[in-house]
Amino acid sequence: MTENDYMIKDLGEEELLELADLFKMFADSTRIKILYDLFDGEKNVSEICEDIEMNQSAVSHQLKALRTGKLIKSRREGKAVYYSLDDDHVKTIIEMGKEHIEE
Amino acid sequence: MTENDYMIKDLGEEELLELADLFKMFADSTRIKILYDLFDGEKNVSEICEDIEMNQSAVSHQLKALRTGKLIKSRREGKAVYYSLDDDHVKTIIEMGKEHIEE
DNA sequence: TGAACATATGCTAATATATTCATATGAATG
DNA sequence: CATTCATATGAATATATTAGCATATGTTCA
Repeated sequence: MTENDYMIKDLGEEELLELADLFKMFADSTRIKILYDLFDGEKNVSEICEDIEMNQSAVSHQLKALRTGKLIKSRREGKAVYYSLDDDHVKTIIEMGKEHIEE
Repeated sequence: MTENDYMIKDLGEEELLELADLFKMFADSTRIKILYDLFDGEKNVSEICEDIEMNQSAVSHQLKALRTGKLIKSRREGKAVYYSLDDDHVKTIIEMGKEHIEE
């Protein structure tokens, strides 16, 4: 809070940007598809591609974004890399949004 | 589900896009600031501008986006236009994200 | 070791998004 | 009814984001 003392109530600029970045992760249909696909549990890249009907490159790019954003984690098993949700909040946040639009 | 039968589990393409669009509303720091500012209750445009330290035009543009996205509603009172949250989920979703980043 | 498979990544073009400026609209008031 | 104040909006610019291609990396196995 030293560099920038702008605040709305208890949220500093820094945190606000973090929040926006977090929601950016859910703000793209490819990424949402991936996350939602992973609700089932661990899947490798090929499986994800099939499930969401997107090509491998696009999926890999978005997997990277999601991993950077700490929403998913990966584990290598031979040639395949398995991804899974890395955060309990992911499900909750998506479910929340789902509830919202389902009204 | 007639035009496009792509689905992941119970979510159709249509809903997926809606979900992503919903989260897009939270995926920009100006919009988050506005929403978070409105946690306190109704405010007019000038107040919001001061609170979040953004110029009127930028704020108006984003208010419009938020209103189109049905996250806020407006009410005119004389020269001023008052905005307020239009959905209970808004708070929940932001709080959820906040919890996530505060860990 | 080299061929085959799975995944990652750099680059680019297409597209989307946010901010700013200038100006328009709409309401109140002398 | 002309001016002022509050807000909205169109257009232009700047910036970010995405998907796709080509290719690189890493792994297995013959």
